[in-house]
Amino acid sequence: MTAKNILWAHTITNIQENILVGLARYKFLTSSQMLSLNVGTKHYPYLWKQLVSLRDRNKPLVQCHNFPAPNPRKGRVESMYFLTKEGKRQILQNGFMSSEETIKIPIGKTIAYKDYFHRKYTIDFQIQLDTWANENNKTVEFFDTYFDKTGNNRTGKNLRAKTRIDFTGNDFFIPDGVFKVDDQFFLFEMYNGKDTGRVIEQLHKHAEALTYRYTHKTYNLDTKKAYKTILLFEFLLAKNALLQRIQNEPSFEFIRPYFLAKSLEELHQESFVLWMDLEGVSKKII
DNA sequence: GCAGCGACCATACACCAAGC
DNA sequence: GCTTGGTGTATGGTCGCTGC
Repeated sequence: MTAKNILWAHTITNIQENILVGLARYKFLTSSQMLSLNVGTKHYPYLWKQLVSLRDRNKPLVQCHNFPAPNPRKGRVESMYFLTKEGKRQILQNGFMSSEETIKIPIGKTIAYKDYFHRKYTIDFQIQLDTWANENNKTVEFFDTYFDKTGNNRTGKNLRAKTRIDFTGNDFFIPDGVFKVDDQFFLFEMYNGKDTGRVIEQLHKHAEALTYRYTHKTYNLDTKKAYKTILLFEFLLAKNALLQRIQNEPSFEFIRPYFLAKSLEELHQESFVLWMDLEGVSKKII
């Protein structure tokens, strides 16, 4: 078998630098998400060429997982790319980023994700948030997700989601995202499917965490200040159904304004800044 | 059940332009 | 002329859908 000819095998092009920095920020990216990040080309085949170079070189800087059918609807879905340890090392060595802590890299052996679309949509939201923040002079201080982990399962046996919020006793819940924009704190939930009953059930956890200040305690927030929770729905119908049902939930009587909802379609087609609170009032995210 | 089709993604190759 | 960075287009694989 002849050795594969790897383009740019001993160098990192500008596009590849942008890909590496993107992966360090978002942990996982599909090729279409990389294109939306303006990595330096708008042409899918050329991006792929750059990815192959990073993936197939002697010491790979990225790896990818392929998904024959995670939740098949329309044939094959995009692969998800992520950094290798060598990729992280090269980012630091070449000065693409200076802080090791801000480089996201999967811990341990990554397995096939059953939550492919949920994960992809969560990253889509983060990309839109960053784009909006960059265009409006805002700073996203951090964005942790439920698939970011802390600890380890080999020696410490303490691997847990970074966004986990503990209640009293052994009770806890894991929001899909936690982030801060210009000193304002947010939780984030991505709701796939149309099961509004499940959404209501989970929102009660949010109500409890907000009302009893469990989130404040975990993230060391000022207990006099409330934070907002972003609810992103895969389907507009699900969002509308929730808005109706939540009106009859007494435990939400005083906290409906602290939840902001939108559908994926609205996220991609409308202004990012405008959201709808659970009383049906249009509000700016900040 | 199965063939045909369309949608979508991965991959490959030909080609172009600019800079050195 | 070579390298780098990029585009255009074709092909192949996988999967869901549809009609017979």
